[in-house]
Amino acid sequence: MTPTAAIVLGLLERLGEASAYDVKRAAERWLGNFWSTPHSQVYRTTEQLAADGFLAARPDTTAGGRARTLYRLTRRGRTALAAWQREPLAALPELRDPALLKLHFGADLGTLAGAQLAAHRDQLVAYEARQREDTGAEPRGPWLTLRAGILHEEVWVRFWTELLEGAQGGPTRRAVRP
Amino acid sequence: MTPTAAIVLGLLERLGEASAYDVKRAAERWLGNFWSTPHSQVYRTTEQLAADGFLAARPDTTAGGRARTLYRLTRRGRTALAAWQREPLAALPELRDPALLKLHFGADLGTLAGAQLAAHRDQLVAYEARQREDTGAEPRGPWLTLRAGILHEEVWVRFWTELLEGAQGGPTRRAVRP
DNA sequence: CCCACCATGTAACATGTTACATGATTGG
DNA sequence: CCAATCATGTAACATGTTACATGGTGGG
Repeated sequence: MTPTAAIVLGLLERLGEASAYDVKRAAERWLGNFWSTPHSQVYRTTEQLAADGFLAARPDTTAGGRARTLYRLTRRGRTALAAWQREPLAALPELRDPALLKLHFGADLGTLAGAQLAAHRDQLVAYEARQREDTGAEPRGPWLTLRAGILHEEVWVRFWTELLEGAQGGPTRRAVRP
Repeated sequence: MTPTAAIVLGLLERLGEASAYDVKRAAERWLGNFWSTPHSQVYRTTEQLAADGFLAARPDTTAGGRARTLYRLTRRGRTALAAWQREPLAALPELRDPALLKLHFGADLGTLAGAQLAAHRDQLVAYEARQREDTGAEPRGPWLTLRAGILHEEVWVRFWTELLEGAQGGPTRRAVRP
């Protein structure tokens, strides 16, 4: 069960019968926050899952409009999804941030930190705006992941701010060792 | 310039002439913290960079031992590396954490949060131990990225702890809305 | 001397990214 | 009615992952 497969199954459980495009939009809306899935991936994955019996495929026959395929979970798909949800997960993600690579290899601190700080600040503001839409309604999952995003953006802002202040103090001043 | 290419060039600048295996070990040691690069990637990338003229390749002729190839930066490689270091970078990384996917799709909070909390705690302890080795010597890059790792592990510990406490309060109690 | 592990690769496959194509829809 | 955008895919290529293969080396 790859992450993309889990996403497709999980979203189709919510959506009922839907097209690959619907799944892609739902993924953007609900997961875009911490996980992007290009549409080409979604098309490939629905096809694959259908071939493996996790999804049932059906051509959409509504008169107007272009031909397309609708998918829904089979019993097998439901079972696989439930099993995935139950499995614990001890693996840790990597930061894998290209900006840290540049930092490691001695990029100019002021330039890099400035650009990153601005971008992370914008992201934080966007997340906070989104969070204010939370009405407390179920399901909680999406809001919890949004909170994770906010906490991480906060530390990024802190991290790059410290570096920027260190850099402005001049190259001789010891950076970031409070 | 892909991230892996930048890693290979950056490490070879430090190492002088070295084998793909040496590069792989250096990557583990210096970047393993936030970026993993399987050895098969490193072999492929050195070969590619040599074909493109960024590296000079030379068979190692020391008597004993298996045949291997040694690489070093060409002038062109040095130039490309320097250009990459200068470029600013406004792109943001994604969290892309499979555990957040499970959380989003309604995994059991106690199980998931417990497993994640334990793993992140261990990681945090390991990073802090590593940080104590910092003698303040140059280059600072590696230590700065370690600090980033620590900050992020701290928020993960905080995040999963909150969830775990919320879960223990029972399913009716509102989780994580302090 | 044999087993385990380090070193050095190669290969196959899955996933992710980017680009191409093209049919509907809609706003100007 | 034309252009831009949405919707629906396909294709090519790059990257990442996993497995295989096999030569040295050092310890029991």
